[in-house]
Amino acid sequence: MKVTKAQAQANRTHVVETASTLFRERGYDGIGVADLMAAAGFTVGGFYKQFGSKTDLMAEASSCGLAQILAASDGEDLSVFLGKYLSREHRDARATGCTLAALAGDAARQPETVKAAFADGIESILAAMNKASGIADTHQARAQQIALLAQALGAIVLSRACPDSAPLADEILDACRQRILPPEINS
Amino acid sequence: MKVTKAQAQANRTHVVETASTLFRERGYDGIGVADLMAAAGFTVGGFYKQFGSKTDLMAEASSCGLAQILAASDGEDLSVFLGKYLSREHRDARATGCTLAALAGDAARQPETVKAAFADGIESILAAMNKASGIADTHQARAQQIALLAQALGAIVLSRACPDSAPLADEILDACRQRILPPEINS
DNA sequence: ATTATCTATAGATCTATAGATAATGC
DNA sequence: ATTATCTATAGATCTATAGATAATGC
Repeated sequence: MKVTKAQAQANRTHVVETASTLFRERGYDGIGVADLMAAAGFTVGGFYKQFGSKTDLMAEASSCGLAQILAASDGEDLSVFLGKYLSREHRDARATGCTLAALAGDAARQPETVKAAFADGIESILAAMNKASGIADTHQARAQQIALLAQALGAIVLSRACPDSAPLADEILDACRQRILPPEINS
Repeated sequence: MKVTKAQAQANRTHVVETASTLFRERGYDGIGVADLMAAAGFTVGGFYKQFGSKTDLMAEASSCGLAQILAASDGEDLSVFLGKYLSREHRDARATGCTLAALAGDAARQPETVKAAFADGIESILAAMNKASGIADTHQARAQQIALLAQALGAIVLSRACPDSAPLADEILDACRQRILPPEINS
């Protein structure tokens, strides 16, 4: 039953990654520790030897998920990235999409450790946006990037809150693409 | 124990209003039917004579909460309303603040009845924004108002996801106020 | 000898229902 | 007679822990 230390570490990472996608899909309260461990291929008993509590895993899984947005945007043109961000594909892919869009609302009701993971994630994203924009890191530029992030996140959150069949769901994405992106990209 | 029909109707409304604030504060999964009825001054047994399920109440409470934003914004200048929306006071008043900002993320994971309440609420808010703007209801104007709503909602959601002590929480609100509001109002 | 993972379970939830109670409303 | 609300509880969760098992690692 016991595995090597390296394997145990890999298993732990796998649990965090599985939790990251399942929390995004169902919310922090939408999946229990036992189901989560089962989805990762384990049983519940080992959980509390690896993590102090479900809340600890929530913080770790959130950091993990927030880091994935950075990896996805790295080296990409800001307009191209925002175009993908504001797409129907991204809206419909809760489990693998932006952790900020999927869980920021839930994070607001969680302990400080989870919220700290979000503040760190937001700072990292702002740093990446500034780097991608290629302009100087002035107070004005940062304010503009914060506003842009708020708008993109707001668009996904609003669109997802509508029924699948509602024309409004797509209209919200289209409206924000149109306002944010330069005309030549926003085909 | 039985009360008049008028009183029973008033009691039912009181349960919906209580649920509206408690769901905003703790999320749909953050409070149970028994605690909810207790907060309204009743016991759990009567709940299922008044409502078909907890999900039914979630849809009703959401409609109720979304209508409150409209009432609060009615007749108010759009800039003044947005100034209040993007304030620290609003961010810190989850239970009594905008239902869209508090629960849109949760609504995305709920059945169609709840999401339909949100789509209706969003349409009502857009209609109120257009009326308040005083300009013609063109395609362009509507797109602009959708983008504005997404940005304002995104700012509150992002700010609430940060720890109370994080300077970033206030910075997000300030940045979006600055980008959205005309300089003379954004003191 | 140590320990990563397993089985099993305690104790506290949560949604929903059954049946009693005491008032309204015909 | 009807019914709004109550008490009590069934059955299904959920978080967390205890102790067993079987492999690693000294």
